[in-house]
Amino acid sequence: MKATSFDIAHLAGVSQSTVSRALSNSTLVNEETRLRVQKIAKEMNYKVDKNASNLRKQRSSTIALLLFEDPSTDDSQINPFFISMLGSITKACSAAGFDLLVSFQNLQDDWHAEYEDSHKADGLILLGYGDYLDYQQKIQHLVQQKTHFVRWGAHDPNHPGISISCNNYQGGFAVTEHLIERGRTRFAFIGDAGSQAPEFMARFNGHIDALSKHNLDDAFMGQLDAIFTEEAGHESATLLFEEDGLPDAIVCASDLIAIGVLRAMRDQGLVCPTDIAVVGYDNIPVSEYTTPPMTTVQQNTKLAGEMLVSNLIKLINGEQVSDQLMPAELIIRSTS
Amino acid sequence: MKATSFDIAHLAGVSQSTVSRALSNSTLVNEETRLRVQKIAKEMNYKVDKNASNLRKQRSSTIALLLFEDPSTDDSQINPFFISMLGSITKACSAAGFDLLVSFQNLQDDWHAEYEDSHKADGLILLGYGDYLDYQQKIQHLVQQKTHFVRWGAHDPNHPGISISCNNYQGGFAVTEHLIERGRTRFAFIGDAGSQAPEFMARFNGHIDALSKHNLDDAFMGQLDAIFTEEAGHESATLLFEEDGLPDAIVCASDLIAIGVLRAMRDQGLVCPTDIAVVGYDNIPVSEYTTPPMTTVQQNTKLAGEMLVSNLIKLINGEQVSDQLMPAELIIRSTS
DNA sequence: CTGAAAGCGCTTACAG
DNA sequence: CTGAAAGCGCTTACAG
Repeated sequence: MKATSFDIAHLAGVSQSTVSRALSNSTLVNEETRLRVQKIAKEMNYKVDKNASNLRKQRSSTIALLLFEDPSTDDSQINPFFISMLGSITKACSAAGFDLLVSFQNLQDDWHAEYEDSHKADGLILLGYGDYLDYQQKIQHLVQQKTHFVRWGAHDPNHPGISISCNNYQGGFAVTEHLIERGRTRFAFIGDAGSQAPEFMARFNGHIDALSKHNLDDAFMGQLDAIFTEEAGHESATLLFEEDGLPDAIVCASDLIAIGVLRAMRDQGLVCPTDIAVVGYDNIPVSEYTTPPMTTVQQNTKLAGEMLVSNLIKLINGEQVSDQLMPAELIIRSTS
Repeated sequence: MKATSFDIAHLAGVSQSTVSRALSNSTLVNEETRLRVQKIAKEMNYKVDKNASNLRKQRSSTIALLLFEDPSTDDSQINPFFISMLGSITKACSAAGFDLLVSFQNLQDDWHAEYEDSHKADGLILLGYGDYLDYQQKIQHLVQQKTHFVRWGAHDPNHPGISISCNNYQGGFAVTEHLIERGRTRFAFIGDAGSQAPEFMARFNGHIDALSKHNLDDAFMGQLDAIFTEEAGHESATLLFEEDGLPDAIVCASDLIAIGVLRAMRDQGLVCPTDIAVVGYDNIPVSEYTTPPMTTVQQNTKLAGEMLVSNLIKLINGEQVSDQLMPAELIIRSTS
């Protein structure tokens, strides 16, 4: 049988209330008593029962991370960018004394609020690309239920709730200016740029505006759709080369797209960056090991994870929180 | 205020006990009553309080996943192989009605059993490479505490508890036979092969035995140490080329090592597979996109995740469970 | 500083 | 098939 606080109380010769206080480091309890109780608890391998404690406190000290994938992609292929955020989220949670519940969701799923309604979690972190329109309704529902949540993604006036993201516009702008400095004169952009992909759209807008700023509007060959995958990048680049002729710089909305573009270039015997410069976005671990190593834009995933967690905890504590926009950083390697 | 089962009972004109029964689909309750209660619960957005329910049932329907990283590696660099397992683990959990708590641990941490002792989880999944000797003591402790856990990794008589893994010996054997069939005659193996890395050692033993079987013992140039990273692979391959001369086939203990080897070859102007064939292990997502695409060995992460979860649940339910060894599959691409 | 008591919201034997 | 009651193991006002 697992020990309870009553057992510890008995062994320590104090009341159960005192045990509870001692183990929560209450200042109400005499230091000597506290130490003695803690020592016995440790010896007995006693741990406070979280279910009982949470039930009484009406708080779970747990955060639920809802990762939703684009349903169009393969099950096993999680966007590596989210993965790197997972590490910093778990660490930020444990530093703040919260446990982390992780769940993969389909946009179709009936996920809304389950966790918080059932008191398994005090709040939710929503992590995913995809068509925000699809789940706008669900977010609305979260707000109605007064669920605490933060969302990773572009600020959007149509979406209530707090969102935290990197400055995608600035990233797209910076990487384009970098290509301009390197003397590139014919640009193509590969990646969805519609309202269903607000991050990609912001990167695209930064791209366009950078060209504009340098009076290079005419240097823009066009934009081709692609979801964030290698396959999509390969397909779009192949199409581009066939139908529109060759640019001398391709700005990609994600690293995986850029990897697909590099493969399409290889297919055609094109050399990077001699023939065409290619830049990605995300700085996923692989981007360092492509041939040649890829120039890309880094989102600070460590900071992002920490912000997501700290802002959610503020929300849980009833504090005021506003949207956050973090700077993006250019990583120059050899594809540009 | 959040609704309780008493509120639902009041609205439905039944007792609270009946509400509880209706919502857990008990056959004890009249179908009509059950449906009515469920309808009202849904309308009121009522969810059973998990803390109360778990406390009463003495079961949390939650599994804790402890990912421990090799402390020698960078924080943000999680082994991609584990990542792909994370997806199938979360899915298997939710299919079985369990929630998943995720935590990153350092081998130094004082992690043992916390989750189960505090009733936050019914059992633990241990996922990590690294030196098993380091945490043998902790595993011993888990066993003493009668904690339910399954471990991903090679079976080891020194480690109590259930372990589940892929057949690393068979994988190393198969990939070596494949290289022999392709006519390779000078082999090197890159990857730690000591008892601190039992998976790598098993792959190495498979490699050696395959050579032996084909009377190619003399074709073995040697084994070089490397942890699972790209950098380690690059470093070892560079050393190999400098000091031992050129093999015509390199078997790597992980895909990341192989990626590092490819880079070292490029540094020296060596062409793969013309000069040297290179094979990896794990079939991580990137391996498909290296130049050239990599021949590797796949561990079935989907099945692995499912096995880990289903075996742990059996353990939780008091059923008998034994170690599992799953087959590895050769993925032939263009580096061999 | 300490203890006795109430109560968090459920599930489930017990009685009918 | 249904209800009244006990109790899971805590935390925290309340009283001293």
